[in-house]
Amino acid sequence: MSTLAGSAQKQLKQIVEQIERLEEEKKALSADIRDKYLEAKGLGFDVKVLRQVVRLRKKSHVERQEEQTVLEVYLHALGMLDEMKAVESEVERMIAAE
Amino acid sequence: MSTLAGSAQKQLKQIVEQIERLEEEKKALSADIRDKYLEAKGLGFDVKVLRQVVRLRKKSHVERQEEQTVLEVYLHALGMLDEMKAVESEVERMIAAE
Amino acid sequence: MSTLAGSAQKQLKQIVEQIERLEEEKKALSADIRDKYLEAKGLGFDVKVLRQVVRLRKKSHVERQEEQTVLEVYLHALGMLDEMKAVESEVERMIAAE
Amino acid sequence: MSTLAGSAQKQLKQIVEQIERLEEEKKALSADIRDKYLEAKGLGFDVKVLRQVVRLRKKSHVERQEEQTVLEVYLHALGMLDEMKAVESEVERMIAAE
DNA sequence: CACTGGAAAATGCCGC
DNA sequence: GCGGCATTTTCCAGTG
Repeated sequence: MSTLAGSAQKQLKQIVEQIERLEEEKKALSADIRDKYLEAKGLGFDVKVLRQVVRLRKKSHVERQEEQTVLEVYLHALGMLDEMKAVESEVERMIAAE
Repeated sequence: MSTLAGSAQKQLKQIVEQIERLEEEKKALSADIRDKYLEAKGLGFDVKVLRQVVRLRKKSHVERQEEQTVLEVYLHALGMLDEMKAVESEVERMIAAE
Repeated sequence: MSTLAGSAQKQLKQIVEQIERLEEEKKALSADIRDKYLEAKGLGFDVKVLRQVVRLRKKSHVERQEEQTVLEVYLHALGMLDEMKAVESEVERMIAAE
Repeated sequence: MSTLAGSAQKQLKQIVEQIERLEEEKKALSADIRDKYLEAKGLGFDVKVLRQVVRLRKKSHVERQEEQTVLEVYLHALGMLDEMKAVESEVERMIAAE
């Protein structure tokens, strides 16, 4: 038949409600995170870059290096690596100047 | 200058840590939700359908409000809050007239 | 190794250039669309409302298909293509029963 | 009154249709671009990195440098710059080794 | 020029 | 284990 047994129906309802409860909590946390970024913005931080930092910290050092390496190979193939190198030496300079 | 003031540096650290804390909690909730679906699956429910049910319920919750909002924009744009009926049928007609 | 073979390098260049070409065309179309809205504005239409009309029409085009898809999933999951009516009302009931 | 004059109505219809036509073309281009990436993937390229390359080429050298600088300041504040530096010297090595 | 909302991209999940 | 689909996140254009 095409309807669920009464017990199954109850189970289903419970499960759906529990899931919805969890999703609400998750949504609330998303809002909190968004607020944190806004707070940071209010303090003068660059939100976009801040997100980048959080993302970078999530990735392990190894992953980062791997991805970076592939990128450099491609840029090199396109003759764009010299340009990038200029940016990086600027960074080097910054580090040295501290 | 190329470095943050000590106070800003502390703020930044705090913010990043708070964000990471919140993201962990969020991730834990995602895991809980996934587990709920697995539990349901163990009870014989079709997970894909279950997800669709949850999605549908969410949509029907949200959508009414949205449609209301759209209508309000129309009413506002046309500046005729007391000729609702006419506006609505005009909109219907425009959409239908493809 | 850290460099691409000559052939791969050529391929990469070609692909990147083709993508960039396509993105330019896409950008040009975006500009055309923007111009159309401006033209409409010049003729006295309310651009915001006009955008909403276009969006609504798109949605109503897409949404039917989606709903169809949802229905198909249900039918499939329940393996009862010839008891459609029963399934539909079951779904309605489940959604309504919040 | 709440209905458009016949002429305005015709204009509106035309404009909407023209816009929809343009949006379809735009959508087709998006599909073409997606296909290009898939083609590249078939040839063994890393799509994610490829997208990054295209993005980088779009940004001017100056923009790139500015954004990079802010990022480095934040990473420095978090004591993450040494790590990153290691990655970059790896790149340096690659460049030297060619 | 900050905000909102919509498009595109990245990620995660499920099936095979 | 991978490829496709759905969700989530990120980005960008348009608006006030």
